[in-house]
Amino acid sequence: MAIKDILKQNLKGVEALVRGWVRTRRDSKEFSFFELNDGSSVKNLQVIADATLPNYQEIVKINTGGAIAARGRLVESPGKGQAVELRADEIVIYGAADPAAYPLQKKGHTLEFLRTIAHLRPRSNTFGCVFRIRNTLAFAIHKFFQERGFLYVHTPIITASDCEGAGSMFRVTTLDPAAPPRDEKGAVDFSQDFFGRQSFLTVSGQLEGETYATAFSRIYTFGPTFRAENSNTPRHLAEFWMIEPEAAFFDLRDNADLAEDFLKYIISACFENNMDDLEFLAKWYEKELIPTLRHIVETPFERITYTEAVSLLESSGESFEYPTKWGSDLQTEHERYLTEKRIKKPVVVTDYPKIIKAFYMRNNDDGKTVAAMDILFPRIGEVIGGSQREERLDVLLGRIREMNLNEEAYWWYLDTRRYGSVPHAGFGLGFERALQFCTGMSNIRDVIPFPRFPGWAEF
RNA sequence: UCCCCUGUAGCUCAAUCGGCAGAGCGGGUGGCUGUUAACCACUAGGCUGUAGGUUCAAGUCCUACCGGGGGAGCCA
Repeated sequence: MAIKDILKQNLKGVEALVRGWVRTRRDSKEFSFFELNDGSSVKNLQVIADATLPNYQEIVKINTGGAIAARGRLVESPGKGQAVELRADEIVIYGAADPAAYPLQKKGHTLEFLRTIAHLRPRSNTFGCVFRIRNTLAFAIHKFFQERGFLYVHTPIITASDCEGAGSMFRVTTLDPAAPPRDEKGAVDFSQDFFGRQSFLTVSGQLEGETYATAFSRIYTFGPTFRAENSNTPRHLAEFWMIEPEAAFFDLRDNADLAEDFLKYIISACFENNMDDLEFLAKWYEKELIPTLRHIVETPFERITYTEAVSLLESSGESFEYPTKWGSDLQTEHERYLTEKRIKKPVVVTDYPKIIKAFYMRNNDDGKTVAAMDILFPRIGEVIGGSQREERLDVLLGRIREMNLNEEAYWWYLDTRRYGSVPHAGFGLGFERALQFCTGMSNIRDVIPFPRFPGWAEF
């Protein structure tokens, strides 16, 4: 029986079997108190082991980290601090944890230390909360799109195109790094590699996603994504999960509406499923977590154009390290001013200058801007980046040539514009960034089970 | 990759001006107790990140490297 259900229903007077890991144990004269956690909730169940139990001598040797099963009757607790407790008739010891060696204490640890024991940290309160919320968010994402007729597409992890244009990529190869085959010019001969050409881990499923959107109307991807950037920040990972919906017949406004509904939906799911976890995280990490999340669900996002954003910044009276100038990208300090000081809620910034955005974004009639949108959140910055896509073949080809991209490499992508091209739009959501926001965790390395970042691939 | 801060017991941290390396928690032993991050007593636990340098003397000052944190860039 899950401890969560026992506590939620306040079950009393019934027999129960609970199994889990001991958070702490205290001895009294005639019995021992266990705090048992099975991962179903941040809350523990108190288990009373009477000294008359046949294996009591073994029981009192169990410390923090040990795994046990307890069978007995749920009763009203005479002590303070819990309404219900389990009076054990039988305790089975699965595995002890040597108290001198087990690194998790019942006191608080720093997140930095817990990161060095990423295989044990899910047994801590904090990471229990974080990963229950991660589960809620992942499920809510599927539910949101499925309820709206979006088809889940598995775009490839390995890609042969080095033209996805979103940062450096990890190479995938079976060639011997010490002695790769060479061509006449001495360059590495990738025609002898596994795929007969160079291949990499994907940095985005968008281009493939667009091909499916022009068949199924509405699709989304949800999978791992890889960036080989030497980024050392609390907001970047080398391996992370990304959600990329793509919808035919959507324009930029439809896209922004979808993104806003989507974010509100998945945050609401946390309130429905993880109130205990949110309260724990709010208490220890981010005091304003719950009001902040509630505010986001309840109020419409602010929508401004890039041009309006620049004038807001120019008239702000703030002294920025980087001056704001129409045509250069918004700096982190600018985004934080907009979301945290000026507007104080998520901001959808649209219609960026085309010179700072990707080739596939739809050209606006002004000839200067494209139908791009970024959704900026307080504290963590860009959560969503998206756009309406350029569906006009001639305009798209013009952009590819203008940016000196390899036209032939895009032959299959361009076919979507050659045959039955339609207006369409989509966006990318960084799953871990959304999770950071929902949990209040300030470092992205603490919201993924085993983080990968420059210099670290342990576990 | 750049800038700033930082590294002392298993964990969290002290150590004044450069002058004997300490505490709390955790561990062990004993005691007490319907206990709540229990309490009381005793106890073990250290190449002060690594390598050099300055000095009679370095945890402390200097240099380099390594790890961690924050900020920036790149982005989701």
